[in-house]
Amino acid sequence: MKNAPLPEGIRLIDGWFDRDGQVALIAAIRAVVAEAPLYRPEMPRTGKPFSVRMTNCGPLGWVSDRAGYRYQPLHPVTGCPWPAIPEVLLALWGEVADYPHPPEACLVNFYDETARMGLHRDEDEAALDAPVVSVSLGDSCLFRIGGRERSDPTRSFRLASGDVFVLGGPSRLAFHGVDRIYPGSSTLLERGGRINLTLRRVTSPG
DNA sequence: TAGTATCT
DNA sequence: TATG
Repeated sequence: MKNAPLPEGIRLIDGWFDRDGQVALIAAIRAVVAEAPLYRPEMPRTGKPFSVRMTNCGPLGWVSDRAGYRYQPLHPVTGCPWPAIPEVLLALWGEVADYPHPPEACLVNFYDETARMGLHRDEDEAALDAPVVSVSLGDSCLFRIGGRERSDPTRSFRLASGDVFVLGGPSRLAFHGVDRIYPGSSTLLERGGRINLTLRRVTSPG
């Protein structure tokens, strides 16, 4: 059964990072996590924990707690500023984002083999004219994308280590999520799991 | 300044 | 940024 074409504004680039590039990226992310440890966010109001663990790098980081979703300059656990975005990711943004200002946030999501991400939209950014640029590392996942309304039809496909995914244009506010992780599908991370990096421009224009 | 990336 |  053949899938419909990707919606306009979606760009999936298989294997943007080769193995060496992925290894270098993981080293950079390890340095970020050493300074800004992964933590488990909670849902607004209910306090229900996410199944993914998160951290950020860049001047701003996306956080969620009982008070809501927001971007803030400090790690909610350590109180320290987020580390800088690694150069290789700034370079990636320059090559694929088609946006005249640098990203301000790089959200780092770690999925263990049971983690999921429910269908949602990235809409906490003022700069909705800038795309969201995503990098997959480690185990593959089943990714799902729909339209601007939660009820719009969805399609899904696998994202593998080294893939780059750009959510922009008419699809910038498309609902998307991660249905499942495929454990053991990559040897990049010794202890398994998937890391997703999403680069965002938060403020307009800059 | 009112919804939410939780969850079945 | 809980919030009524």
